Amino acid sequence: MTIGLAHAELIAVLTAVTGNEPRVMTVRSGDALPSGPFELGHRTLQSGLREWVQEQTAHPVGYLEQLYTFADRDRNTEILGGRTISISYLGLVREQAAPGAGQPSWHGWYEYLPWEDHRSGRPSVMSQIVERLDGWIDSETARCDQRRRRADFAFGLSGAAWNEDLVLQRYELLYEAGLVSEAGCAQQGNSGRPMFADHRRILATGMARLRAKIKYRPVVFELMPESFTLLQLQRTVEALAGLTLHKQNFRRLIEQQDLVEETGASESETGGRPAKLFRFRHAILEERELAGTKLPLSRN
Amino acid sequence: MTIGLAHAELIAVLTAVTGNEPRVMTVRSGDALPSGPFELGHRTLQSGLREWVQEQTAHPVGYLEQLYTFADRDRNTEILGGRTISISYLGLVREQAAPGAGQPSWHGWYEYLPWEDHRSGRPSVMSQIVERLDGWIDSETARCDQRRRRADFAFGLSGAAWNEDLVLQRYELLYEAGLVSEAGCAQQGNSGRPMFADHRRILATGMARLRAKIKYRPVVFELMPESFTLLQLQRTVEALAGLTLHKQNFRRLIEQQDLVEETGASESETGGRPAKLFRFRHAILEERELAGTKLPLSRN
DNA sequence: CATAATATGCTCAAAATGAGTATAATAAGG
DNA sequence: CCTTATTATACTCATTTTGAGCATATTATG
Repeated sequence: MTIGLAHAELIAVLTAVTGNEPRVMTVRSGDALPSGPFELGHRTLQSGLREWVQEQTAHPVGYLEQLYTFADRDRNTEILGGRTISISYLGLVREQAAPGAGQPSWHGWYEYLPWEDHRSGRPSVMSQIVERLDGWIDSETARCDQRRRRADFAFGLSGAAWNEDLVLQRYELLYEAGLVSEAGCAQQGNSGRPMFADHRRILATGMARLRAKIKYRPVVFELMPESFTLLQLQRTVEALAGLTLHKQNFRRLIEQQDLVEETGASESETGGRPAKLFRFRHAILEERELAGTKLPLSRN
Repeated sequence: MTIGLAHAELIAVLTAVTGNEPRVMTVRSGDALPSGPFELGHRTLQSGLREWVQEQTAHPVGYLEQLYTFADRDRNTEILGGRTISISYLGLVREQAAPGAGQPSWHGWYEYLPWEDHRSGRPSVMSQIVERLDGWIDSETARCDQRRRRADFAFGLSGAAWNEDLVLQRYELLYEAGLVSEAGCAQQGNSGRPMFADHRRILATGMARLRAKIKYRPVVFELMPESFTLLQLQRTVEALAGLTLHKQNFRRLIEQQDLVEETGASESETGGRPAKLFRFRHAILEERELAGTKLPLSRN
């Protein structure tokens, strides 16, 4: 069995939410995601990543999950004598440290993908994007219809609803349409800040994964402080999803699932009636399945 | 930036369902999953995999998704002068060809992981497994409690419900407890057929992913023939989930989601009243989001 | 013609969801 | 002190979605 030789690197999408803004850890003043080589000394990919993230930043990474492995010939910087395989991970961290000079720094998700934030309604960049997408759609009569459908679906146009999970599909569509260009290429208008190589695509992959995951696994709590109010929790979910939620129903959802318990204390800095403080019930992870089956089971 | 050198291989978990039995494509008479080197000629990982699967088997792979990338030092066969990175994919194929001599062959999922099939109630292997797990749990007094909780959760013991999605957790637990051993090692009792290196773990990863996915994406149809009865569809889902479903409610679920349409024809070989034949409505993929948000949205 | 085996239609209570209304508790401005 | 703004929290109510079954329809077989 012949085995191909390649360079392996680990790339991290480390996310924190501070001040109701989801942020990603970057290097090179916001131009790239932190990455490092996968070395012989590492026991597993995951532990390899943990090691150098720990080393490069003061942050302990709570949650870490593998995202995707990329090795596209035409979208990665090639290194002489072999391909680069990029193994990406999504990590969630609780706090944001004050960055020292030249240290890794945090940048908002929506600086890179501004069309993804719909918390204050449809963002202004959307109109430009839709306009340019229209141009791209009509530029080839043969595939016109198919392109139209894809765009309508991904961006919630022509009556389709906006689906916050389609982060990656949207990015890929814009990439294909030539509407987002990465570092080095010319970039017109405000279609978000570019990044080195395909790092923005990896960020989009991480955002998509996290947006999907918060719906069926209690991972948001990895981003919360020890105790928090229900509104803080809601704002964090909203920041990630890029959407606003119904307050009372959100609260009902959280409480009926027994995800949290009162700490007894309350927070009065909220500008209104003081809010009870809650903490995550870690025990829940061992109690229930937290997802249920969704298939119509029979009893026997 | 230093980049580590490694050998890259692609591994496929190709699944088909025939005769209500989920099967996986194997090589070496069932001892290993098909794999091949990732080569410079391949444009992307995915296209690389497609190429040699197409070449090694007659089957067109309909659906293909990346599973996981492994590089554990202690669980993989090491090749001199570097690490092996295994990038695994899950593929769904519609048919099973008659295998020629020495050709890839299909083996049932549950031959490798017999405790995963609960269609006829709790399978008989479970009692032995639980017994041996008990031994492992009690063998270390310090971590006794934690082990007990993990086992109860993964295998649905002490009142916990069986969760079909936890395929990987169960395999990992058994591995840790030394109850499954792979090719070469001694293996007592019937804890499933071993495989080469960590291929059984990769199979478990694929099974888990597919069991989770059929619940929120219409991927089952990739395994079905062009037209099928609703019972055939149900039996296929049951085979994958390792569970039996409630017939009328299953039918309601499928129909209310507009996933299928009648072909007009019907099948009378069923041994009872003839069943209407249906086909998958491919258009559904472009129409709705097929998942919905699960978050309590606010209207504005 | 009865029996077995499946297909398909329908019912009904319980639970979950979407969209509010109502009330409580605080701070700030006058 | 009273009014207003702001947030918290409790409840309501119609609608949908589930879970669990009963009932009837159409076949083939003995």
